Amino acid sequence: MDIPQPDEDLPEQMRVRREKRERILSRGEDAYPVSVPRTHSVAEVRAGWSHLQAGEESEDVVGVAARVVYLRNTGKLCFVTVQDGEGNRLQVMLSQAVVGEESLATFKADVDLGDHLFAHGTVISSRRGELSVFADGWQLAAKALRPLPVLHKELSEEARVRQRYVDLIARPAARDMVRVRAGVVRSLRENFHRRGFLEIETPMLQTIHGGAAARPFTTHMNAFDIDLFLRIAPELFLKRAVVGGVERVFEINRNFRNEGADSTHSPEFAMLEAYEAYGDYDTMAALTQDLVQTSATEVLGTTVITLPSGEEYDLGGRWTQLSLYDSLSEAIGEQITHDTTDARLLELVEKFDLQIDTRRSNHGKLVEELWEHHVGDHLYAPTFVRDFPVETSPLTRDHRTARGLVEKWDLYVRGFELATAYSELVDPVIQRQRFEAQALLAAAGDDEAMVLDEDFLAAMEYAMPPAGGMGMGVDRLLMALTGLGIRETITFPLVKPQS
RNA sequence: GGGCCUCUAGCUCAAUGGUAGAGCUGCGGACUUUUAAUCCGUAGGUUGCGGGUUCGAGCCCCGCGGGGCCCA
Repeated sequence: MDIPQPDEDLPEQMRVRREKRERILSRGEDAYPVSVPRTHSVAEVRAGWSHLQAGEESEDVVGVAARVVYLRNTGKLCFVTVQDGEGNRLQVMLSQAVVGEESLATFKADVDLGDHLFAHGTVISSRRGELSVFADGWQLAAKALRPLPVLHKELSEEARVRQRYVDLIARPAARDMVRVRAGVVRSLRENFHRRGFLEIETPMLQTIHGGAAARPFTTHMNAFDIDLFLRIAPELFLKRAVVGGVERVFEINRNFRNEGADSTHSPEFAMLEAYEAYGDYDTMAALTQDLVQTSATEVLGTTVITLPSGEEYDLGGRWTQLSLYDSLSEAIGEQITHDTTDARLLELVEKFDLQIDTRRSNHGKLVEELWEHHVGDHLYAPTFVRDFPVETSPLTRDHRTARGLVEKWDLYVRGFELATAYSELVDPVIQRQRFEAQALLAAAGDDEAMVLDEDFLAAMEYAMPPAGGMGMGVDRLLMALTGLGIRETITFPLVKPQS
C-alpha cells in the first residue's frame, strides 16, 4: 500500500494531487509552510462568537487553520467546511469580491478535500446562520496527496484498523475512543496518586518470564548473546519493590502474550497492576470498584454505560460477591467442593460437552472450566467471584479458613474477566513449593506453567509484608466502558500485513 | 485449530455463467449564502492472489492470503 510507485501507476486522484503540489511549488509558493499565522483554534472561534445571529457580521479578525472536509462552490463564492482534530467544524467563506478573481481561481484549482487550509478574515454568521470566517486571505497549510474517504459512509472495519489516522479524521467515534482512553488512564493514575501509590516501571525484557500463566514472546539480545522474554506480567518485579519498601506501588504498562488475537485478546495489551502492603483481596476489591466507578464518572459523567446497541447497564453501586464453588454448585444443582474428585469433575465436563485437554487437567482447571461455562459467561453486572482452587493460583495465599482454596477473586463484567486480585502469598517456602509444582506441569507439557525464579524467591526470603495485589486489563476496562471490541479500544492494534 | 460469511473504481456498495455499474470523490464547465449545495459533461477497473472447469468466469471448483462472526 505504501510502496513507492512511479507516478503513472498511481490512481488518478493521487496523481492529480501530486501535480497540484508541483504546480504550487513551481510558482515559488509553499505547499507545506513551516507555520501559518493562526490566531484562534476552531473551538475558540465557535466559543467566542456563538452569539452572532444569522446574517450578523462582526468586525473581529481571526486566522484559523484546519482540515478541509467539505467544499461548496457557487461560482464567485466558495463555502469550505474545515474540521480540527477534535471534530470541531467551522465554515470559511471566500468571496471573489473580497479576495479577488485570481486568488479565488487559485483556491478552486489548488485546494482539495483533506488539505489543511489557513484562512484569515472576519467572523460572521452566514444568512443561514452558519458561523463562518469571511476570508480576506487564505493559504495552504498542508497539501494532502491522498483523497479522503467519503465522510458520510462508515469506513470498513479493516480500513479503520489498518489506517487509524484516516479513521480518526473520518469517524467521530474513533476520535472519542482516543480521548476516552486517555481520560481513563489519567483517572486511574490520579486515583492512585491520591491514595499515595507510587508508579514504577518494571522490566519489559525479562530473562525469566513469570507472574502469569501465558506463552511469552521471545527475543534475543546481541550484546549479552542471550535470549530474553517480553514480559507477560510485571507481578514478580512489583512484589520485589514491595519487599524493598515501596509499600503502595502500581504500574500501567504493556504486557505481551504470544497467544490468539480475537475480539477480547490482543497480543500486546495495557495492564494495570497494584500492590498494597497490609492490604488483602478485600481491600483490593474496594480499590478496584472505586477505580472503575471513578473513571466512569470522571470520563463519561456517569456509571450508567450505554452500549452501541443502545442497551444500558450500570457499573454503579456496591458490586455483588459470589463464591466460586457455591455459585457453580447452584448452577449445576450438585454440591461441588475442593473435595469433589477429579473423576466426578471429568464426568461433569463430559456431560456438558466441554472440550478441554483432560490429560493436562487438574482439579482447579476442571472447576474453573465448569464455572466459566455455567456461571462466568452469563455474568453481566459487575461481580467479584471469590475463593479459587489452589492448583491454578500459584502466587496466591491459602485461604484463611477454607482448606484447598486461595484468597483470590476475579471480576467479571459483561461476560468477560476484567480484573483479578489476591491476598498475596508471601511465605517463601510455600512459594518455592508452588513453583516446583508448576515445574512438574511444565515438564508434563503445559507451556503456560510458570518457571522457577530464584531471584524472586531470594527477594521473598528477605520477607515481603502481607499484601493485597490486583491486576486489571486497561483495554478491557475500555471495553466495559464503551461496549467496543478490544481492537477498537487500541489506537494502533497489531494487524497482519497484507500480501 | 474448526465452521460460516466476506474481499469489485480513491471511499461505500451493485452486477441469472453472456459487453463490470451506481453514489460520493476526481477532471472540464455553469452558478455570490451553501450545509453531503445544485445542474451539465466526463474520466476512472489485474473484480485479493494462483490454478482449474467452460465456447465464455466477478459469479462455479481447488489452493493460498487479508478481514469479520461463531465455536474451541
